[in-house]
Amino acid sequence: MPELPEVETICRALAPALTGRTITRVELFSPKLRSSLTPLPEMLTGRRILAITRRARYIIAPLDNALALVMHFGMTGVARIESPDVPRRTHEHVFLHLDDGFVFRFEDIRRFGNLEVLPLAANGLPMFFQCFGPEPFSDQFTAQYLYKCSRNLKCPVKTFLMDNAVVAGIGNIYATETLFAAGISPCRPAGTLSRRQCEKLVEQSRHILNAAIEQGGTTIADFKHVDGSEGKFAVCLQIYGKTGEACPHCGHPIQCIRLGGRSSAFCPKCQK
DNA sequence: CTAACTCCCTGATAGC
DNA sequence: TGCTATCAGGGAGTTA
Repeated sequence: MPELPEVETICRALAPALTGRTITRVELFSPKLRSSLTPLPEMLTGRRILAITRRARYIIAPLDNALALVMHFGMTGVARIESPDVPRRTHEHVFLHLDDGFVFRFEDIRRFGNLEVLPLAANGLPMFFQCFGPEPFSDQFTAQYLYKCSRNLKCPVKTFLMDNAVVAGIGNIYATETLFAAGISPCRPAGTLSRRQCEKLVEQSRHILNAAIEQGGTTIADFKHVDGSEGKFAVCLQIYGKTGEACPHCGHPIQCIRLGGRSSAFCPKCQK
């Protein structure tokens, strides 16, 4: 499932293939994903892609008409750049034909992803992103910041970390791994975090996200690189998806609870 | 205001 | 074998 490291990996691969390209034709094979796709041909045909950037788990492609194509990969989204000769796969929903003869293809089995065209605000991003918190690697993401915005919150710290308004792009896998590395229980109320624990959360989340980006992200079941290869970070996961197995630190069986509708693996001995 | 739901979707897997 | 139930989960929306 594409989280920040996976989307960053996709972004780096798409940038050289799409930057400066003009979209010559749009083919739709589904009427909608999370939102309607029917406006895309009219809004994209003839437009030039000026850049490819990432914010949270979104890829943003500003166009030459003050609009931007905004992509989200949901659970199972895959982007490809291929020749038009490759037959369409069952769950490929959109083709963007490019002026160099290649085709950008968007596949999404579970259809939680999205492609949308939105106007750009003064800061160069769609309005939609105004309410997002800082990127994990930005200077604004500090222990002091986390400490301050967690005060008086009773929600579990894991839900807090996964909130895009707090910090952008940390999903279930990396929140789970960060909390394990920081020795903090996922159900701990966010408001009870100490300054020291906020420091650990900042340090560990950056460390883990960085390592995952270096490994090309995590492939659990569906995530694929633009070239079809897989991310190699799955072997580095300490406890995500390892319920019942021995904790790599203390050997205690890893437990799993549900928080905010998401499964949350943790070691009850190492995480308090 | 926060927090806890529900829904969208498909494929893999378990149980009968 | 073939059916049904369950689970996975990001984000938007709704409810308490």
